Amino acid sequence: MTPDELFKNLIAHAKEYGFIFQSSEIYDGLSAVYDYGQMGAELKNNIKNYWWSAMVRLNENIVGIDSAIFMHPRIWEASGHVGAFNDPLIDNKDSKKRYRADVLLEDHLAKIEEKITKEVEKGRKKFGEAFDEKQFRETNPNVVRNAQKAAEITRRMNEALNASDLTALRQLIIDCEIVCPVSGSRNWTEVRQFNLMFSTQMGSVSEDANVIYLRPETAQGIFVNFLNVQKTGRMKIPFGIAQIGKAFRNEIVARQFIFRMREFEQMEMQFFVRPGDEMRWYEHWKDMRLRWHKSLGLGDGKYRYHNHEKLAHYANAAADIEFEFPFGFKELEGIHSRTDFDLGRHQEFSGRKQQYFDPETNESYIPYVVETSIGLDRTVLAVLSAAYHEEKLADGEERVVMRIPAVLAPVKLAVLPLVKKDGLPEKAREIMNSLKFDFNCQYDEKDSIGKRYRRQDAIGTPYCITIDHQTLEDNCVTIRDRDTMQQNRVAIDKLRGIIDEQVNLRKWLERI
RNA sequence: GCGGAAGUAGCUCAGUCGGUAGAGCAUCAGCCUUCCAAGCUGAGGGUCGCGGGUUCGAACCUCGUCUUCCGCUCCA
Repeated sequence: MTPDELFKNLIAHAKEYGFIFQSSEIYDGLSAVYDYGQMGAELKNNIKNYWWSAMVRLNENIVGIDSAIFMHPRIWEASGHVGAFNDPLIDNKDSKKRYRADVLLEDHLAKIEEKITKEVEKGRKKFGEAFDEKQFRETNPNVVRNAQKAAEITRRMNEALNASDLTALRQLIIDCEIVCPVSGSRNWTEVRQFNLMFSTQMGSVSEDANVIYLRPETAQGIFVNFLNVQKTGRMKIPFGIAQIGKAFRNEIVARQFIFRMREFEQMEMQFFVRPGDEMRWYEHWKDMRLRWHKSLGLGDGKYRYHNHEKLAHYANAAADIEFEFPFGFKELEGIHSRTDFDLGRHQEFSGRKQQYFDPETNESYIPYVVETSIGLDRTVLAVLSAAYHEEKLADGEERVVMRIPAVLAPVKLAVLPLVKKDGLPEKAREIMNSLKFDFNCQYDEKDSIGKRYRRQDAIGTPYCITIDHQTLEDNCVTIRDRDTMQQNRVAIDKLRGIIDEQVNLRKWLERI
Protein backbone atom coordinates (compact mmCIF):
# COMPACT_ATOMS: atom_id res chain seq x y z
CA MET A 1 0.00 0.00 0.00
CA THR A 2 1.52 3.29 -1.10
CA PRO A 3 1.01 6.48 0.94
CA ASP A 4 -1.13 7.73 -1.92
CA GLU A 5 -3.49 4.78 -1.72
CA LEU A 6 -3.57 5.00 2.05
CA PHE A 7 -4.53 8.67 1.81
CA LYS A 8 -7.30 7.86 -0.65
CA ASN A 9 -8.61 5.21 1.70
CA LEU A 10 -8.50 7.70 4.55
CA ILE A 11 -10.56 10.22 2.57
CA ALA A 12 -13.12 7.52 1.73
CA HIS A 13 -13.16 6.43 5.37
CA ALA A 14 -13.61 10.02 6.58
CA LYS A 15 -16.67 10.30 4.39
CA GLU A 16 -18.08 6.86 5.12
CA TYR A 17 -18.05 7.35 8.87
CA GLY A 18 -19.26 10.93 8.96
CA PHE A 19 -16.07 12.90 9.57
CA ILE A 20 -15.82 15.02 6.43
CA PHE A 21 -18.11 15.58 3.46
CA GLN A 22 -17.59 17.69 0.43
CA SER A 23 -19.63 20.88 0.57
CA SER A 24 -22.83 20.99 -1.50
CA GLU A 25 -22.24 17.45 -2.71
CA ILE A 26 -25.73 16.97 -4.16
CA TYR A 27 -25.08 20.00 -6.37
CA ASP A 28 -21.80 18.49 -7.59
CA GLY A 29 -19.80 20.04 -4.82
CA LEU A 30 -17.96 23.29 -4.36
CA SER A 31 -14.26 23.28 -5.06
CA ALA A 32 -12.02 23.18 -2.00
CA VAL A 33 -14.84 23.59 0.50
CA TYR A 34 -15.72 20.83 2.94
CA ASP A 35 -18.26 20.20 5.69
CA TYR A 36 -17.64 18.42 8.95
CA GLY A 37 -20.05 15.60 9.68
CA GLN A 38 -21.26 14.27 13.00
CA MET A 39 -17.90 12.71 13.89
CA GLY A 40 -15.76 15.45 12.37
CA ALA A 41 -17.58 18.18 14.27
CA GLU A 42 -16.97 16.42 17.58
CA LEU A 43 -13.30 15.89 16.75
CA LYS A 44 -12.86 19.48 15.68
CA ASN A 45 -14.55 20.79 18.83
CA ASN A 46 -12.31 18.60 20.97
CA ILE A 47 -9.21 19.96 19.24
CA LYS A 48 -10.40 23.53 19.77
CA ASN A 49 -11.01 22.78 23.41
CA TYR A 50 -7.59 21.18 23.78
CA TRP A 51 -5.87 24.20 22.28
CA TRP A 52 -7.97 26.76 24.15
CA SER A 53 -7.32 24.99 27.44
CA ALA A 54 -3.59 24.82 26.84
CA MET A 55 -3.33 28.45 25.78
CA VAL A 56 -5.98 30.39 27.67
CA ARG A 57 -6.71 28.37 30.78
CA LEU A 58 -3.19 27.28 31.61
CA ASN A 59 -1.60 30.68 31.04
CA GLU A 60 -2.71 33.39 33.42
CA ASN A 61 -1.49 36.06 31.04
CA ILE A 62 -3.37 34.85 27.96
CA VAL A 63 -7.01 35.68 27.35
CA GLY A 64 -9.31 34.70 24.51
CA ILE A 65 -11.57 36.77 22.28
CA ASP A 66 -13.90 36.20 19.36
CA SER A 67 -13.80 39.00 16.82
CA ALA A 68 -16.07 39.48 13.81
CA ILE A 69 -15.25 38.25 10.33
CA PHE A 70 -16.30 41.60 8.86
CA MET A 71 -13.87 44.36 9.59
CA HIS A 72 -13.26 47.90 8.40
CA PRO A 73 -11.73 47.81 4.89
CA ARG A 74 -8.90 50.11 5.96
CA ILE A 75 -7.64 47.32 8.21
CA TRP A 76 -6.59 45.35 5.14
CA GLU A 77 -4.75 48.33 3.75
CA ALA A 78 -2.93 48.74 7.04
CA SER A 79 -2.10 45.04 7.23
CA GLY A 80 -0.74 45.03 3.69
CA HIS A 81 -3.23 42.48 2.39
CA VAL A 82 -4.83 44.79 -0.15
CA GLY A 83 -1.45 45.31 -1.78
CA ALA A 84 0.10 41.90 -1.38
CA PHE A 85 -2.97 39.73 -1.90
CA ASN A 86 -3.91 41.40 -5.14
CA ASP A 87 -1.87 40.08 -8.02
CA PRO A 88 -2.15 40.80 -11.74
CA LEU A 89 -1.58 37.47 -13.51
CA ILE A 90 -0.77 36.63 -17.10
CA ASP A 91 -0.43 33.29 -18.87
CA ASN A 92 1.78 32.28 -21.75
CA LYS A 93 -0.43 30.41 -24.19
CA ASP A 94 2.37 28.20 -25.52
CA SER A 95 4.04 27.04 -22.33
CA LYS A 96 0.80 27.23 -20.33
CA LYS A 97 2.81 28.88 -17.57
CA ARG A 98 1.35 31.60 -15.41
CA TYR A 99 3.26 34.61 -14.15
CA ARG A 100 2.63 37.67 -12.10
CA ALA A 101 2.65 40.49 -14.62
CA ASP A 102 4.54 42.84 -12.31
CA VAL A 103 7.15 40.17 -11.59
CA LEU A 104 7.75 39.65 -15.31
CA LEU A 105 8.37 43.37 -15.68
CA GLU A 106 10.59 43.51 -12.63
CA ASP A 107 12.65 40.62 -13.97
CA HIS A 108 12.94 42.51 -17.22
CA LEU A 109 14.09 45.61 -15.35
CA ALA A 110 16.64 43.53 -13.47
CA LYS A 111 18.08 42.38 -16.80
CA ILE A 112 18.44 45.97 -17.96
CA GLU A 113 20.08 46.85 -14.66
CA GLU A 114 22.48 43.95 -15.24
CA LYS A 115 23.45 45.37 -18.62
CA ILE A 116 24.18 48.73 -17.04
CA THR A 117 26.29 47.13 -14.33
CA LYS A 118 28.32 45.23 -16.93
CA GLU A 119 28.91 48.38 -18.93
CA VAL A 120 30.06 50.19 -15.80
CA GLU A 121 32.43 47.36 -14.93
CA LYS A 122 33.87 47.54 -18.44
CA GLY A 123 34.48 51.24 -17.95
CA ARG A 124 36.08 50.65 -14.57
CA LYS A 125 38.57 48.19 -16.12
CA LYS A 126 39.30 50.50 -19.02
CA PHE A 127 39.94 53.66 -17.02
CA GLY A 128 41.39 52.09 -13.87
CA GLU A 129 42.21 54.58 -11.10
CA ALA A 130 40.87 57.52 -13.02
CA PHE A 131 37.39 56.01 -13.29
CA ASP A 132 34.58 58.35 -12.26
CA GLU A 133 31.47 56.21 -12.01
CA LYS A 134 29.01 59.06 -11.68
CA GLN A 135 30.34 60.80 -14.73
CA PHE A 136 30.52 57.54 -16.67
CA ARG A 137 26.88 56.78 -15.94
CA GLU A 138 25.86 60.22 -17.13
CA THR A 139 27.84 60.18 -20.35
CA ASN A 140 28.21 56.63 -21.63
CA PRO A 141 25.59 56.31 -24.38
CA ASN A 142 24.78 52.65 -23.65
CA VAL A 143 24.28 53.29 -19.97
CA VAL A 144 22.24 56.41 -20.54
CA ARG A 145 19.99 54.69 -23.05
CA ASN A 146 19.34 51.71 -20.79
CA ALA A 147 18.77 53.87 -17.75
CA GLN A 148 16.22 55.93 -19.65
CA LYS A 149 14.54 52.76 -20.84
CA ALA A 150 14.35 51.38 -17.31
CA ALA A 151 12.99 54.62 -15.92
CA GLU A 152 10.32 54.72 -18.60
CA ILE A 153 9.28 51.11 -17.95
CA THR A 154 9.19 51.71 -14.22
CA ARG A 155 7.06 54.80 -14.69
CA ARG A 156 4.57 53.05 -16.97
CA MET A 157 4.45 50.00 -14.71
CA ASN A 158 3.72 51.99 -11.57
CA GLU A 159 1.15 54.05 -13.40
CA ALA A 160 -0.62 50.92 -14.63
CA LEU A 161 -0.43 49.19 -11.25
CA ASN A 162 -1.71 52.21 -9.36
CA ALA A 163 -4.60 52.65 -11.77
CA SER A 164 -5.19 48.89 -11.91
CA ASP A 165 -5.02 49.30 -15.67
CA LEU A 166 -4.58 45.71 -16.78
CA THR A 167 -4.62 46.53 -20.48
CA ALA A 168 -1.76 48.97 -20.06
CA LEU A 169 0.16 46.40 -18.08
CA ARG A 170 -0.20 43.87 -20.88
CA GLN A 171 0.77 46.46 -23.48
CA LEU A 172 3.90 47.22 -21.50
CA ILE A 173 4.86 43.54 -21.46
CA ILE A 174 4.38 43.41 -25.23
CA ASP A 175 6.26 46.67 -25.79
CA CYS A 176 9.18 45.36 -23.74
CA GLU A 177 9.17 42.28 -25.97
CA ILE A 178 9.22 40.07 -22.89
CA VAL A 179 9.28 36.39 -23.76
CA CYS A 180 8.19 33.45 -21.66
CA PRO A 181 11.30 31.93 -20.03
CA VAL A 182 9.96 28.46 -20.79
CA SER A 183 8.46 28.60 -24.27
CA GLY A 184 10.39 31.64 -25.48
CA SER A 185 7.22 32.96 -27.11
CA ARG A 186 5.35 36.27 -26.73
CA ASN A 187 1.95 34.64 -27.02
CA TRP A 188 0.37 36.17 -23.89
CA THR A 189 -3.18 36.06 -22.56
CA GLU A 190 -4.96 39.08 -21.11
CA VAL A 191 -3.82 40.21 -17.67
CA ARG A 192 -6.31 39.24 -14.98
CA GLN A 193 -6.56 40.49 -11.46
CA PHE A 194 -6.52 37.76 -8.91
CA ASN A 195 -7.54 38.90 -5.46
CA LEU A 196 -6.84 36.39 -2.74
CA MET A 197 -9.40 38.12 -0.51
CA PHE A 198 -13.10 37.45 -0.94
CA SER A 199 -15.23 40.57 -0.98
CA THR A 200 -18.85 41.49 -0.59
CA GLN A 201 -20.83 44.69 -0.02
CA MET A 202 -22.08 46.07 3.23
CA GLY A 203 -25.15 48.26 3.35
CA SER A 204 -27.61 49.07 0.63
CA VAL A 205 -26.24 48.29 -2.81
CA SER A 206 -28.07 51.23 -4.37
CA GLU A 207 -26.31 53.72 -2.15
CA ASP A 208 -22.57 54.01 -1.80
CA ALA A 209 -22.00 50.44 -0.88
CA ASN A 210 -18.77 49.71 0.90
CA VAL A 211 -16.70 46.82 -0.28
CA ILE A 212 -16.08 44.54 2.67
CA TYR A 213 -13.55 41.73 2.71
CA LEU A 214 -13.94 38.39 4.38
CA ARG A 215 -10.89 38.29 6.62
CA PRO A 216 -7.94 36.35 5.18
CA GLU A 217 -6.53 35.84 8.68
CA THR A 218 -7.83 36.18 12.23
CA ALA A 219 -4.78 38.05 13.54
CA GLN A 220 -6.03 41.54 12.65
CA GLY A 221 -9.09 41.08 14.86
CA ILE A 222 -6.70 40.70 17.75
CA PHE A 223 -4.48 43.65 16.83
CA VAL A 224 -7.35 46.11 16.50
CA ASN A 225 -8.63 45.01 19.91
CA PHE A 226 -5.23 45.13 21.56
CA LEU A 227 -5.93 48.21 23.67
CA ASN A 228 -9.52 47.20 24.46
CA VAL A 229 -8.34 43.94 25.95
CA GLN A 230 -5.27 45.38 27.60
CA LYS A 231 -7.24 48.10 29.36
CA THR A 232 -10.40 46.21 30.28
CA GLY A 233 -8.50 43.09 31.29
CA ARG A 234 -5.82 45.11 33.14
CA MET A 235 -3.24 43.12 31.20
CA LYS A 236 0.44 43.74 31.79
CA ILE A 237 3.11 43.02 29.22
CA PRO A 238 4.01 40.32 28.44
CA PHE A 239 0.54 39.00 27.69
CA GLY A 240 -1.30 37.21 24.93
CA ILE A 241 -4.67 37.31 23.16
CA ALA A 242 -5.98 34.10 21.65
CA GLN A 243 -8.69 33.52 19.10
CA ILE A 244 -10.26 30.66 17.13
CA GLY A 245 -12.11 31.55 13.98
CA LYS A 246 -12.81 31.26 10.30
CA ALA A 247 -10.69 32.91 7.63
CA PHE A 248 -11.10 32.96 3.85
CA ARG A 249 -8.64 32.91 0.98
CA ASN A 250 -9.48 32.63 -2.69
CA GLU A 251 -6.58 30.28 -3.41
CA ILE A 252 -5.60 29.74 -7.03
CA VAL A 253 -5.36 26.04 -6.45
CA ALA A 254 -6.68 24.39 -3.38
CA ARG A 255 -5.98 20.72 -3.04
CA GLN A 256 -5.10 17.82 -0.85
CA PHE A 257 -8.44 17.37 0.82
CA ILE A 258 -8.87 19.70 3.80
CA PHE A 259 -5.20 20.74 3.79
CA ARG A 260 -5.80 23.86 1.74
CA MET A 261 -9.36 25.13 1.75
CA ARG A 262 -10.88 28.40 0.67
CA GLU A 263 -12.77 28.67 3.95
CA PHE A 264 -10.71 27.50 6.88
CA GLU A 265 -10.30 27.90 10.60
CA GLN A 266 -7.29 29.17 12.49
CA MET A 267 -6.31 29.07 16.14
CA GLU A 268 -4.10 32.06 16.80
CA MET A 269 -2.39 33.66 19.72
CA GLN A 270 -0.66 37.02 19.55
CA PHE A 271 1.79 37.57 22.38
CA PHE A 272 2.67 41.18 23.16
CA VAL A 273 6.17 41.80 24.52
CA ARG A 274 8.59 44.57 25.31
CA PRO A 275 10.70 45.57 22.27
CA GLY A 276 13.98 43.69 22.45
CA ASP A 277 12.44 40.74 24.28
CA GLU A 278 10.85 39.29 21.17
CA MET A 279 13.52 36.73 20.30
CA ARG A 280 13.38 35.21 23.76
CA TRP A 281 9.60 34.83 23.51
CA TYR A 282 9.84 33.64 19.94
CA GLU A 283 12.08 30.77 21.11
CA HIS A 284 9.77 30.15 24.06
CA TRP A 285 6.65 29.78 21.92
CA LYS A 286 8.44 27.76 19.27
CA ASP A 287 9.31 25.28 21.99
CA MET A 288 5.94 25.38 23.75
CA ARG A 289 3.93 24.90 20.61
CA LEU A 290 5.93 21.84 19.55
CA ARG A 291 5.44 20.40 23.00
CA TRP A 292 1.68 20.91 22.64
CA HIS A 293 1.69 18.96 19.39
CA LYS A 294 3.82 16.17 20.79
CA SER A 295 1.57 15.82 23.85
CA LEU A 296 -1.09 14.35 21.56
CA GLY A 297 1.09 11.32 21.01
CA LEU A 298 0.74 11.13 17.23
CA GLY A 299 4.48 10.37 17.06
CA ASP A 300 7.30 12.78 17.89
CA GLY A 301 9.08 11.91 14.65
CA LYS A 302 6.19 13.29 12.62
CA TYR A 303 7.05 16.87 13.53
CA ARG A 304 9.90 19.12 12.50
CA TYR A 305 10.73 22.81 12.42
CA HIS A 306 11.21 24.68 9.20
CA ASN A 307 12.94 28.00 9.73
CA HIS A 308 12.13 30.64 7.14
CA GLU A 309 15.07 32.07 5.26
CA LYS A 310 12.96 34.55 3.34
CA LEU A 311 10.86 36.55 5.77
CA ALA A 312 7.47 38.14 5.22
CA HIS A 313 7.33 41.93 5.26
CA TYR A 314 6.22 42.05 8.90
CA ALA A 315 8.56 39.49 10.45
CA ASN A 316 12.06 39.43 11.86
CA ALA A 317 12.00 35.69 12.56
CA ALA A 318 9.67 32.94 11.44
CA ALA A 319 9.41 29.17 11.67
CA ASP A 320 6.87 26.54 10.76
CA ILE A 321 6.07 23.43 12.66
CA GLU A 322 5.67 20.87 9.92
CA PHE A 323 3.81 17.59 10.18
CA GLU A 324 4.40 14.47 8.14
CA PHE A 325 1.14 14.13 6.24
CA PRO A 326 0.64 11.20 3.84
CA PHE A 327 1.77 13.61 1.10
CA GLY A 328 4.92 14.67 2.94
CA PHE A 329 6.02 17.19 5.56
CA LYS A 330 3.80 20.27 5.33
CA GLU A 331 3.13 23.35 7.42
CA LEU A 332 0.81 22.83 10.34
CA GLU A 333 1.58 25.87 12.46
CA GLY A 334 3.54 29.09 12.04
CA ILE A 335 5.43 30.93 14.76
CA HIS A 336 6.31 34.47 13.69
CA SER A 337 8.03 37.35 15.34
CA ARG A 338 5.94 40.13 13.80
CA THR A 339 7.81 43.05 15.41
CA ASP A 340 5.69 46.18 15.91
CA PHE A 341 4.63 46.14 12.26
CA ASP A 342 0.91 45.48 12.77
CA LEU A 343 0.26 47.75 15.73
CA GLY A 344 2.49 50.41 14.15
CA ARG A 345 0.55 50.31 10.92
CA HIS A 346 -2.79 50.48 12.74
CA GLN A 347 -1.53 53.47 14.68
CA GLU A 348 -0.59 55.10 11.40
CA PHE A 349 -3.78 54.24 9.50
CA SER A 350 -6.28 54.82 12.32
CA GLY A 351 -4.57 57.82 13.80
CA ARG A 352 -5.01 56.25 17.25
CA LYS A 353 -2.05 55.57 19.48
CA GLN A 354 -1.44 51.85 19.89
CA GLN A 355 0.98 52.16 22.76
CA TYR A 356 1.42 50.57 26.12
CA PHE A 357 2.67 52.37 29.17
CA ASP A 358 5.10 50.08 30.92
CA PRO A 359 4.99 50.76 34.67
CA GLU A 360 8.27 48.93 35.19
CA THR A 361 10.30 51.10 32.84
CA ASN A 362 8.06 54.18 32.90
CA GLU A 363 8.05 54.20 29.13
CA SER A 364 5.40 54.15 26.45
CA TYR A 365 6.00 51.97 23.42
CA ILE A 366 4.34 49.97 20.68
CA PRO A 367 4.72 46.37 21.84
CA TYR A 368 6.38 43.74 19.72
CA VAL A 369 4.34 40.69 18.80
CA VAL A 370 5.13 36.99 18.67
CA GLU A 371 2.42 35.04 16.87
CA THR A 372 1.50 31.38 16.99
CA SER A 373 -0.94 30.49 14.24
CA ILE A 374 -2.17 26.93 13.75
CA GLY A 375 -4.51 25.59 11.11
CA LEU A 376 -7.42 23.88 12.82
CA ASP A 377 -8.47 21.93 9.74
CA ARG A 378 -4.88 20.91 9.17
CA THR A 379 -4.73 19.65 12.73
CA VAL A 380 -7.88 17.61 12.11
CA LEU A 381 -6.17 16.16 9.04
CA ALA A 382 -2.99 15.48 11.01
CA VAL A 383 -4.94 13.62 13.67
CA LEU A 384 -6.96 11.66 11.12
CA SER A 385 -3.97 10.69 9.01
CA ALA A 386 -1.87 9.66 12.00
CA ALA A 387 -4.80 7.77 13.50
CA TYR A 388 -5.86 5.80 10.43
CA HIS A 389 -4.60 2.23 10.51
CA GLU A 390 -5.45 -0.78 8.40
CA GLU A 391 -4.39 -3.74 10.50
CA LYS A 392 -4.04 -7.42 9.95
CA LEU A 393 -5.00 -9.31 13.08
CA ALA A 394 -3.51 -12.55 14.38
CA ASP A 395 -6.46 -14.61 13.16
CA GLY A 396 -6.03 -13.28 9.63
CA GLU A 397 -8.92 -10.83 9.94
CA GLU A 398 -8.45 -7.20 9.02
CA ARG A 399 -9.66 -4.18 10.88
CA VAL A 400 -9.61 -0.46 10.27
CA VAL A 401 -8.96 1.41 13.48
CA MET A 402 -8.71 5.12 14.13
CA ARG A 403 -6.18 5.53 16.92
CA ILE A 404 -7.39 9.01 17.75
CA PRO A 405 -5.91 10.34 21.01
CA ALA A 406 -8.56 9.49 23.62
CA VAL A 407 -8.87 13.13 24.69
CA LEU A 408 -9.88 14.06 21.14
CA ALA A 409 -11.99 11.03 20.22
CA PRO A 410 -15.50 12.02 19.05
CA VAL A 411 -17.13 9.21 21.02
CA LYS A 412 -15.48 8.18 24.27
CA LEU A 413 -17.52 5.15 25.10
CA ALA A 414 -19.81 2.62 23.46
CA VAL A 415 -22.32 0.74 25.59
CA LEU A 416 -23.11 -2.68 24.16
CA PRO A 417 -25.48 -5.34 25.51
CA LEU A 418 -24.11 -8.73 24.51
CA VAL A 419 -27.57 -9.78 23.33
CA LYS A 420 -30.70 -7.73 22.91
CA LYS A 421 -32.93 -9.67 25.29
CA ASP A 422 -33.01 -11.06 28.82
CA GLY A 423 -32.99 -7.56 30.28
CA LEU A 424 -29.49 -6.75 28.97
CA PRO A 425 -30.56 -3.73 26.86
CA GLU A 426 -32.36 -2.27 29.87
CA LYS A 427 -29.27 -2.66 32.02
CA ALA A 428 -27.14 -1.12 29.28
CA ARG A 429 -29.43 1.90 29.01
CA GLU A 430 -29.23 2.35 32.73
CA ILE A 431 -25.42 2.44 32.61
CA MET A 432 -25.43 4.75 29.62
CA ASN A 433 -27.79 7.18 31.35
CA SER A 434 -25.46 7.39 34.32
CA LEU A 435 -22.40 8.12 32.13
CA LYS A 436 -23.77 10.33 29.35
CA PHE A 437 -23.34 13.49 31.38
CA ASP A 438 -19.61 12.85 31.61
CA PHE A 439 -18.78 11.35 28.23
CA ASN A 440 -20.11 11.31 24.70
CA CYS A 441 -21.56 7.77 24.62
CA GLN A 442 -23.02 5.60 21.90
CA TYR A 443 -25.46 2.74 22.37
CA ASP A 444 -25.53 -0.17 19.92
CA GLU A 445 -27.33 -3.51 20.08
CA LYS A 446 -27.40 -4.43 16.39
CA ASP A 447 -25.32 -7.31 15.00
CA SER A 448 -22.71 -9.48 16.64
CA ILE A 449 -20.51 -8.08 19.36
CA GLY A 450 -17.40 -8.37 17.18
CA LYS A 451 -19.02 -6.34 14.45
CA ARG A 452 -19.98 -3.65 16.91
CA TYR A 453 -16.41 -3.46 18.18
CA ARG A 454 -15.22 -2.91 14.61
CA ARG A 455 -17.75 -0.17 14.03
CA GLN A 456 -16.44 1.64 17.10
CA ASP A 457 -12.84 1.08 15.97
CA ALA A 458 -13.72 2.78 12.71
CA ILE A 459 -14.71 6.00 14.45
CA GLY A 460 -11.96 5.81 17.06
CA THR A 461 -13.98 5.15 20.20
CA PRO A 462 -11.36 4.36 22.87
CA TYR A 463 -13.58 2.19 25.08
CA CYS A 464 -16.40 -0.27 24.65
CA ILE A 465 -18.23 -1.80 27.57
CA THR A 466 -20.22 -4.97 27.19
CA ILE A 467 -23.11 -6.00 29.39
CA ASP A 468 -23.64 -9.77 29.69
CA HIS A 469 -25.85 -12.07 31.74
CA GLN A 470 -23.41 -12.13 34.60
CA THR A 471 -23.63 -8.33 34.83
CA LEU A 472 -27.17 -8.68 36.17
CA GLU A 473 -25.78 -10.69 39.07
CA ASP A 474 -22.41 -9.11 39.90
CA ASN A 475 -22.75 -5.54 38.50
CA CYS A 476 -19.55 -5.95 36.53
CA VAL A 477 -19.02 -5.32 32.82
CA THR A 478 -16.32 -6.03 30.27
CA ILE A 479 -14.31 -2.98 29.24
CA ARG A 480 -12.49 -3.34 25.95
CA ASP A 481 -9.59 -1.17 24.84
CA ARG A 482 -9.55 0.07 21.25
CA ASP A 483 -5.80 -0.10 20.70
CA THR A 484 -4.84 -3.31 22.49
CA MET A 485 -8.23 -5.02 22.05
CA GLN A 486 -7.75 -6.31 25.57
CA GLN A 487 -10.69 -6.86 27.84
CA ASN A 488 -11.04 -6.44 31.57
CA ARG A 489 -13.90 -7.09 33.91
CA VAL A 490 -14.68 -4.13 36.13
CA ALA A 491 -17.40 -3.01 38.52
CA ILE A 492 -19.95 -0.61 37.01
CA ASP A 493 -19.36 2.01 39.67
CA LYS A 494 -15.64 2.09 38.80
CA LEU A 495 -16.31 2.85 35.11
CA ARG A 496 -16.50 6.59 35.38
CA GLY A 497 -13.15 6.85 37.15
CA ILE A 498 -11.37 4.45 34.79
CA ILE A 499 -12.55 6.19 31.63
CA ASP A 500 -12.16 9.69 32.98
CA GLU A 501 -8.55 9.02 33.84
CA GLN A 502 -7.84 8.24 30.19
CA VAL A 503 -9.89 10.88 28.41
CA ASN A 504 -9.81 13.97 30.61
CA LEU A 505 -7.81 17.02 29.65
CA ARG A 506 -5.53 17.03 32.67
CA LYS A 507 -3.71 13.81 31.88
CA TRP A 508 -2.91 15.06 28.38
CA LEU A 509 -2.21 18.69 29.12
CA GLU A 510 0.20 17.82 31.92
CA ARG A 511 2.54 16.33 29.33
CA ILE A 512 3.14 19.69 27.67
C1' G B 1 -5.87 28.60 -14.44
C1' C B 2 -3.33 24.86 -18.04
C1' G B 3 -2.43 19.53 -19.47
C1' G B 4 -3.74 14.34 -18.45
C1' A B 5 -7.18 10.78 -16.12
C1' A B 6 -11.76 9.82 -13.82
C1' G B 7 -17.20 10.48 -12.16
C1' U B 8 -22.70 4.28 -12.22
C1' A B 9 -26.32 2.59 -4.84
C1' G B 10 -23.54 5.01 1.60
C1' C B 11 -18.41 2.43 0.09
C1' U B 12 -15.46 -0.48 -3.70
C1' C B 13 -16.50 -1.46 -8.54
C1' A B 14 -18.86 -4.50 -13.06
C1' G B 15 -21.88 -3.11 -17.17
C1' U B 16 -20.50 -6.95 -23.91
C1' C B 17 -22.49 -4.32 -30.16
C1' G B 18 -26.14 1.83 -28.48
C1' G B 19 -31.62 -2.05 -26.79
C1' U B 20 -35.80 -2.51 -19.56
C1' A B 21 -29.49 -0.75 -14.24
C1' G B 22 -25.91 -5.10 -11.58
C1' A B 23 -22.54 -7.42 -7.64
C1' G B 24 -20.01 -7.48 -2.97
C1' C B 25 -19.81 -4.86 1.40
C1' A B 26 -22.73 -1.33 4.17
C1' U B 27 -27.87 0.18 5.92
C1' C B 28 -32.93 -1.21 7.87
C1' A B 29 -36.68 -4.98 9.82
C1' G B 30 -37.28 -9.93 11.68
C1' C B 31 -35.13 -14.73 13.29
C1' C B 32 -30.70 -16.69 15.87
C1' U B 33 -27.81 -15.41 20.88
C1' U B 34 -22.37 -16.02 20.24
C1' C B 35 -16.89 -11.27 23.69
C1' C B 36 -13.68 -9.37 18.10
C1' A B 37 -16.91 -8.06 11.13
C1' A B 38 -18.62 -13.59 7.36
C1' G B 39 -25.66 -17.62 9.98
C1' C B 40 -30.98 -17.40 8.06
C1' U B 41 -35.38 -14.51 5.85
C1' G B 42 -36.85 -10.14 3.79
C1' A B 43 -36.63 -4.75 2.58
C1' G B 44 -35.05 0.07 1.18
C1' G B 45 -31.65 2.67 -1.76
C1' G B 46 -29.65 4.81 -8.62
C1' U B 47 -32.99 11.42 -12.84
C1' C B 48 -25.75 6.35 -14.47
C1' G B 49 -22.28 14.14 -11.95
C1' C B 50 -25.27 18.02 -14.67
C1' G B 51 -27.03 20.21 -19.47
C1' G B 52 -27.38 20.16 -24.80
C1' G B 53 -26.72 17.18 -29.50
C1' U B 54 -26.90 12.60 -32.73
C1' U B 55 -30.41 8.34 -32.75
C1' C B 56 -36.60 4.90 -33.21
C1' G B 57 -33.68 4.25 -28.67
C1' A B 58 -27.78 6.87 -24.92
C1' A B 59 -24.61 4.78 -18.64
C1' C B 60 -22.20 3.77 -23.58
C1' C B 61 -21.24 8.20 -29.31
C1' U B 62 -20.55 13.80 -29.38
C1' C B 63 -20.14 18.96 -27.39
C1' G B 64 -20.28 21.93 -23.13
C1' U B 65 -20.13 22.29 -17.91
C1' C B 66 -19.22 20.95 -12.65
C1' U B 67 -16.38 18.03 -9.30
C1' U B 68 -12.23 14.88 -7.91
C1' C B 69 -7.24 12.86 -8.57
C1' C B 70 -2.09 13.38 -10.82
C1' G B 71 1.45 16.91 -12.93
C1' C B 72 2.51 22.16 -13.75
C1' U B 73 1.65 27.03 -11.59
C1' C B 74 0.84 29.95 -7.13
C1' C B 75 1.44 30.23 -1.90
C1' A B 76 2.47 35.58 4.36
